[in-house]
This record gives sequence, C-alpha cells and structure tokens, in this order.
Amino acid sequence: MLKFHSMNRPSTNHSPTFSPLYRQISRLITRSLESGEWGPGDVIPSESELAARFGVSQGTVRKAIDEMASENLLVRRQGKGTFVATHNDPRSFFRFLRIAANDGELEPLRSIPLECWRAKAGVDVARTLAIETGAPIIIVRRLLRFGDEPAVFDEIYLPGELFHDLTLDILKSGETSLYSLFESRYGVRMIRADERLRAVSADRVSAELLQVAEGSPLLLVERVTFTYGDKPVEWRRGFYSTQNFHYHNELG
Amino acid sequence: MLKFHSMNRPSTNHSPTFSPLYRQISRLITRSLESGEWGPGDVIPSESELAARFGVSQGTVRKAIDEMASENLLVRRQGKGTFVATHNDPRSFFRFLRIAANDGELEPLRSIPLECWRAKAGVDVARTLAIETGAPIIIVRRLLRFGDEPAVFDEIYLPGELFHDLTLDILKSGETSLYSLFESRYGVRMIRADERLRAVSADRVSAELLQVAEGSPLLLVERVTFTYGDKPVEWRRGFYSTQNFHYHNELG
DNA sequence: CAGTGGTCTAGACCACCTC
DNA sequence: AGGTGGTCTAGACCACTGA
Repeated sequence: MLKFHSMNRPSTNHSPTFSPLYRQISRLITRSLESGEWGPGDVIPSESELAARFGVSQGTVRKAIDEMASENLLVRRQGKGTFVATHNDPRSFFRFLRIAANDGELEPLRSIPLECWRAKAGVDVARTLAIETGAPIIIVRRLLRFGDEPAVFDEIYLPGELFHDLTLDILKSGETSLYSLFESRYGVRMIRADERLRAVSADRVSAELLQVAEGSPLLLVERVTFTYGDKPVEWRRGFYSTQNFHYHNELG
Repeated sequence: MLKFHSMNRPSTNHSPTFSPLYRQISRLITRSLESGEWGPGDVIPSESELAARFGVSQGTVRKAIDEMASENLLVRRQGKGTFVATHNDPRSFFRFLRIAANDGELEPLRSIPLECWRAKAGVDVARTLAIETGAPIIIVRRLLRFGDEPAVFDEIYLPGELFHDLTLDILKSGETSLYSLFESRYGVRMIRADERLRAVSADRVSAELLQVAEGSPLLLVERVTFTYGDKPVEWRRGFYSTQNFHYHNELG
C-alpha cells in the first residue's frame, strides 16, 4: 500500500522529489501502458479494481485517471469503462493535423506515400531524435490530398531502430493515418508534439507536388513528436499549401 | 440551496438542458466575473465561503473552480486564495502570442502603435464581430519588435462601442500588452481566441515595416478573440516575419 | 439486472502563506 | 496561530451501458 509521503518528507516543501499519491498512481498506470499490459483501444480495469490493486481509495484513482484523460492518454466512457487512447479512431485523425478548408467542408483525406528509404542520421536529425550521429534512420515522403486537391507535402524522419522493417509498400497498404500504422505495427504511440511554423518560398519539388508556382509562399510546419517519457520518435517537415486551406489553432 | 437536478429531470438523459451542480456553480461564478463583482487580479471568496453562499459542499465548489482554472479564468495560489486571471501580468503576455526566436532567447518585446482611426464596419468585419454592417469600428495598426528586430505587423479591428475613446495617444502611453490595456481601461477581458494561419507574399507596406523584401513569404495570422459568453470583440490580421522567429505550437 | 463511470457530500489532515 | 488551497478517504446516489 502506498503512502502519501512514501518517498518524500518535505518540511517546508521545496523538495523536488515530491508527488502526491494520485500522481504516483498515474505514473504506475502509465508504466502499464508503456509495458503493453493494456494495449491501445483496450479497457483498463475499473476504478474500484485499480483502487484495490494499489491500496488507495477510488477517489484517488479517479483523480489519477482524470489527469491522464486530460492528457489524452486515456478515454473515459460512462457505463462502459476507461479505455487506452488510440490513433486508430477517425475522431483522432485530426488531433495532430490542424488543417481546415478556407470555406466549406474538407473533402475526404487521402495519404499518398511517395518514397521511403534508409539513411544515416546527420547532426541535426540525430540531435532532434536523440540518437547517435550516423545511426540508421528512415526517410519518408508523402503527399496529403483532400479530394483531388494537394494540401501537404511531408518529409518524415524516423529512427530506424523503432521502425525496422518499414517500406513504401507497407505505407501504401497501411491505414490512412500514419500514427495509426505506427501504433498497431510497431507499438509506438505518439503522445505529444511540438510544432514550429514559418512561411517559406516553394522550391521546385514542393511546387510541383502541391501544384503551385515555384517561389509562391508555403507554410512550413516542423514537428517533433514524442512518445511516453518525452522520447522523440519522429521529426517531420510539412509544406502546407494555404491557398484553399489554413492551419487552425485555438488559444485558450 | 441548489439541487442536483434543479432545472432538469432526465429520464434517459438526452436532455440538452442538463448540467451538473458544479457547472451551475461555475456559471454563477462566471456571472460574478462578468458583472465585475470581482475584478481582474482580485481574490475571490474562499472555497468554504462560496460553498456556504451557494449552499453546496466545498468539494463541489472546488470542482467548479478547477474547471474555471483549467480555462484560465481563475488562478489558484496555495495558501493565498483564488484570483481572477488578468492579462496585466508578465507571465500571461505570451499566452496569446505564440512566437519564439529560431535560436536563443527573445529580446525584450516592444509594441509600437502606428495608427488608430475610426471607420464603419464592412460586411466581413461586421460578420466577424457580430455587429451591424455600418456600425462604428476602430482600426489600429501597430508593430511588434524584439529588441531592434521587427517581428509582427498587426492590423486590428475593434467594435467602436466597447472601446469608445481609444486613441493613438492612449495606445502609446498604455502598457506593453494591448489586452492588459483593454482589460484595465475598458473592462473587456479576452478569454479565448481562434487563429487561422496562412503563408502569403509581403505587400509593400508590410515588407517595409518588417524590413524584408517585397514579395517574400510572411506568416499571416488571422485571429478572432472572444470575451465572456463567446462574444467576439477583436479581429486582427498579423503579418509575422519568420526569418528569425517562428510560431510555436504544442499539440497535446 | 449488475457493473461502470459521474456527481455530491462530510470530514480529516497536510502544505503554504501571512501575521 | 489561523486561514487558504491541496490531498485523501469513505460512502451515498445517479446515469449510462449491455446482457
């Protein structure tokens, strides 16, 4: 049974090694998610079962789950149970793709993988993905279209170790969502991402793929994506055509 | 004393007129914020006082406040009390300004008001601000710089009624943050914003102000800002120079 | 019907802040 | 010392789901 101050005895608390019981619980649950005890889409045990398992009250488990639900790690469904979040779910396709049509609705999204090859990490990629310079990486290029309209040209860098057998054919046969594929085939769950946006001029390749004039302005979105434990597992540069689309962001 | 189902008797609940007690409480607290019973920066009554006032338990008030704190309407400070959020606070200057330096730290931010004049709302502005076409509006132009480096050129549209006496002189003498000024001088608190980002080519005016070549790519950020009750009270178009800066966004 | 999450309560104790 | 928010508990009842 855990205690409130199991590892920490703050007198006037500036102790950095302090966390309340419910956070200790949410860490334990997270560890079970990492270890695969419960996979994406699965139900986890009920609050009362978890309470018994960890020797705390149901309210404390509830607060732990609340926190994890607000981080999109778990999803609660009244009457059914609490589920491990998954990208294999139409509702979450747009969680990391903040794009919308300038007017009207988006036509159906299609992902067109173009290339997929192996390389060795340069200094920048290595630093971003927290791997050794020269370590194997995989580079993917793909195009996103809404209906027949090209919208985004992505160049994606992945650590070779995690996605060992990825090929263009797998990408082509895979699901619509890349993250859904990563999750089901490689057990790599994307949790959080960091984006940097800039305006740039279209080079020849991007211009052709996105069917805009060379040199016309494009929105460059650089994204680093993290899995459990803030481990970076993807770096991508996306060129967004913003003639008919825009990047949508809500500020709270 | 409120009851759980005061205005709502769901049998199998698809009733749209349902909200739990704690939400009824947070609405009451929000109403007091709107009415100015507690102004920005003020302490609100303690949880137990509010519990007594509304005839509910402290835990229910706590949950109501939790919700409002997560929406940045209130700020909790342990041992001190719960405070009304304010833009008049260095920590919140960047809540709506998602800009960062490409490398290193940002130099101190400076706001340079350029113009301020009155006009009548055209169709687009009227629709965006939910006012009548032809209603009085105020248009502001200003430049943001980090150190000596120009970063953003903003064109801002405001409903004339709310900001009746706004002039360039007031803007010049005002605080660094526009929202801080709006809050303290006009009692208009910005709660939430919606942004649309596109890449565009710099026109002559923007190019000159931002010291870039005409036609070079700029990040266009269109923002609609809302106050209590999702009422739109600002529309702005910001041209961001992204040579040395970028728009930073975190995806959860 | 039983089981799940959702809401509400009452009371205890802790940590932080101010006086 | 006394007040505030922060955490934890135990127990009650409600609403939703599915067998």
